[in-house]
Amino acid sequence: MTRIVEPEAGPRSKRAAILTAAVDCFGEAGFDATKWSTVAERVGIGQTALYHYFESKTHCLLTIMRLELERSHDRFVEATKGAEDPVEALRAAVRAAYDVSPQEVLQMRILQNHMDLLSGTRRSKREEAERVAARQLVQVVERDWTNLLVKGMSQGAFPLRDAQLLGSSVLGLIVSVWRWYRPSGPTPLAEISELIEGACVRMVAT
Amino acid sequence: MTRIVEPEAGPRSKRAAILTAAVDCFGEAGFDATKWSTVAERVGIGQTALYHYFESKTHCLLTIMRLELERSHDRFVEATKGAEDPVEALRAAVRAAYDVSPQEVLQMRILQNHMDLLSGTRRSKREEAERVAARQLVQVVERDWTNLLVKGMSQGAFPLRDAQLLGSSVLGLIVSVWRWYRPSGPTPLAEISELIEGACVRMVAT
DNA sequence: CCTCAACCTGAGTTCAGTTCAGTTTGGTTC
DNA sequence: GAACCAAACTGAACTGAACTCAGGTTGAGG
Repeated sequence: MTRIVEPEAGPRSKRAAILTAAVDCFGEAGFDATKWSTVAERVGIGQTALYHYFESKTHCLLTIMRLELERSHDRFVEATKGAEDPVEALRAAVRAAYDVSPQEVLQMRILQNHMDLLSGTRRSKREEAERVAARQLVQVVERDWTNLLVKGMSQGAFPLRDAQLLGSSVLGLIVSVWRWYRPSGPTPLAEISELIEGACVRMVAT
Repeated sequence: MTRIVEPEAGPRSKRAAILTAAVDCFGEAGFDATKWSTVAERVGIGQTALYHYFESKTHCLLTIMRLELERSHDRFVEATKGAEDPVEALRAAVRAAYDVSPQEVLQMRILQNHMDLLSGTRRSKREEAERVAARQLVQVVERDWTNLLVKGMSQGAFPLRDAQLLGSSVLGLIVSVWRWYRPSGPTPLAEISELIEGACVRMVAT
């Protein structure tokens, strides 16, 4: 478990600005559809300056994905740490998953649309480091949900089932929303959150 | 609703061979990671010959996705046409969704990994035609599931809920499996099918 | 004010995808 | 069985976006 040390920002670093611009572009237009030079333009630097911060367009994408995974994990821990009752913990975790800013919606969309990148190994060092870190975080998040189910089953709050498989399924159900959800769409996120919360509880606790 | 007429195969057409090779490559290595020329090699033709059958690499991908969506829809209709009881219809539909060949597993994986392509419009005619057809088929498949739920609710077999949202969720849960499932993995598809079948019934019918 | 690392740039390279300008193949017609 | 022609194919050239290179600029700390 090699953690990536976030490059500490020099006072005139544009790393954060690049990430923000990239999230906007990749999230709205899609990774392939957005030119790397467009991101540079939006930040107000030449294209080659991007390579001072990221080894490649893909390296930037993988960084966005890792950061989003870290965020998801942190929010899960935060949301469930207080709850005693497994059903309440599950509900809190689902609500936390949908308690996100518009920027974070884009990040989740990007993450979901490019999960397949985490399978194959990458050529360059820093890309591969981000990939491995992200892959590990996926497992961490999966373990988060699985552990929640295991605890509930052992306490008798949930019927006994394959916790690993059911955990992945619950997670899959929750994140599948990000493939189609649009803030401008007809369904508000609160409504989605509520329906999915109920669905998860029925899936697990019935 | 403009249906795409499948180019009827001349006796020495390699279209089918190209599609098969492309599904293997795109499914195993990923679309971006596989060189278009590799597909040509595997079929045993020069790279430029590919353009006799597909306008572009992406056009081929979109065709694969459309064909898979058509298949999914057909299987759903086939599986549910006999069933009277809504719960049995739901169970049959889920089982049908996982009753697939290894080739079809790859096709589902490709479809899931590139759903985002269906959002933005395409430059070229034939690509755009495939994209629109695929997008429509996504809606058809969503309607398949939603209608199943509506029927069940009106018959009193399922409690009343937002059928559209719940339908998308059920579908999302089912297809989320294709992101991580590998035939070589530890969990057999039969086991997954069974767990998801139960989960869907509890989600919808409880 | 001097220094040096962080930050940036324009010009050039690469390479996969694609286009072009034809050539081959084999079934059909007379 | 020769002529024809559309489907099938090819090698060479082109394109454009990602990336490299060889330096130039800037500003915070000494």
